[in-house]
Amino acid sequence: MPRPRSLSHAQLASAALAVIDRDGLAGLSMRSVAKELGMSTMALYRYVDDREELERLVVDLVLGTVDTVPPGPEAPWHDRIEVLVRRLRDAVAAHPEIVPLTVAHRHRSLAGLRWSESVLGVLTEAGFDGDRRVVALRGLLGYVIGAIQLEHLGPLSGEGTVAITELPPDAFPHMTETARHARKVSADREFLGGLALLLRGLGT
Amino acid sequence: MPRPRSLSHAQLASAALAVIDRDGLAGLSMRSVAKELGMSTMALYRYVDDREELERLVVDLVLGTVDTVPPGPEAPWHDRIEVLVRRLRDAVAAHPEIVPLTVAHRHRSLAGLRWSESVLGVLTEAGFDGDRRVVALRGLLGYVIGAIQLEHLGPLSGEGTVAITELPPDAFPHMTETARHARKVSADREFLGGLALLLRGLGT
DNA sequence: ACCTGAACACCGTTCAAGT
DNA sequence: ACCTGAACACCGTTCAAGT
Repeated sequence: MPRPRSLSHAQLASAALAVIDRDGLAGLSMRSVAKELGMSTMALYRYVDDREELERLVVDLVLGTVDTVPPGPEAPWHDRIEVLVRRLRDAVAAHPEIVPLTVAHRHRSLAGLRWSESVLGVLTEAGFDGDRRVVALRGLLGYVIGAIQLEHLGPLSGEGTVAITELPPDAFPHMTETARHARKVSADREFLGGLALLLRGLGT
Repeated sequence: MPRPRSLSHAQLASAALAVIDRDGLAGLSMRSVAKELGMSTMALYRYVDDREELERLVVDLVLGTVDTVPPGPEAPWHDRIEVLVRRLRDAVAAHPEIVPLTVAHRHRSLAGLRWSESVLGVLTEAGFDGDRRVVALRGLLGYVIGAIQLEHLGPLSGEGTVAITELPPDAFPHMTETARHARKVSADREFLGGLALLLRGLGT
């Protein structure tokens, strides 16, 4: 008598995310997730091809919480895009340890693709098409991915800055001075400021 | 009689890079590098604290080839920055497998910091200071890091696009259309186009 | 001082076996 | 059909020992 499948993909992803939130990304392994679920390690392979697919499930779980319905069409298009970017950033910020996973599995996550689709919708309504639309999406994706990583890897305004402040000032005059100044710039201002530059560059 | 140190940091880094170029980043291990050098695995720990430091040496080796002398001051500042960005991109493109390493060790690599110092120099000569300079550097770093990764991880114009073209067009109308269009956009145009947006946003 | 080899505590995954 | 445990081929790193 065939036993029913006892696990859903969602349960699997939640267990993996629980491990990551508790022990960090380094704590994630097939064995640790299996233990979290009270099953044998090999049972996971009933539900998932390999570790990579498990990671993708985690990314989809987190990015799946992002509301991809574009905000009201009465707002200027650059404000609408900023809202979409903020939602993505906030979702990742709730689980900063998954940043490397989002990067690695970006183009295979359905939730991530849905977000891009939504951004493209706004761009299209704003009149972007052809090469310009490709470059706009690519530019936004590049910035968002890079900036989110910087933010959780020692941004110019965070702990990384302290190390930079202690560099030899004669070899790094601008870096040390900028780092000192950067300590007073909030992470929000840095992230959104860079985004504003990009959106301004996109403006007609 | 104490034997002389038989290895330099540079030799160690070259051996590791040779392993990466031949077997990919997944092939990099303390054991494989030791074998490449014809030594025991543990001998490496005479020269390096741990694997992380070995990775940093590789990043410094590659980024160390970047010419960080800013191009002629007679050129417009945005052209000067573009040249610096292109040099960094080209150096990484020669060893695409190290992309994850450059990201992970970005703020601990002296060569990387030297590049940032050079960019800051140009920005300063162009009249940027205070918060504006912090945001400008942060925005450039974010874009460069993210865009370089996209480029070597299935960019909108590369293999990733093929997968996207095959998405259900009713759920992803803009993505499928944009991806089809993106196939004709070169990687150079995508990367430099996004950078141009950012630089344009920086302009007064 | 420099280098080695065994050992420890981990990995992801294959395979044969149990219910 | 679903789950298990042993085993394989790897990791990074500690430690005691050799020259």
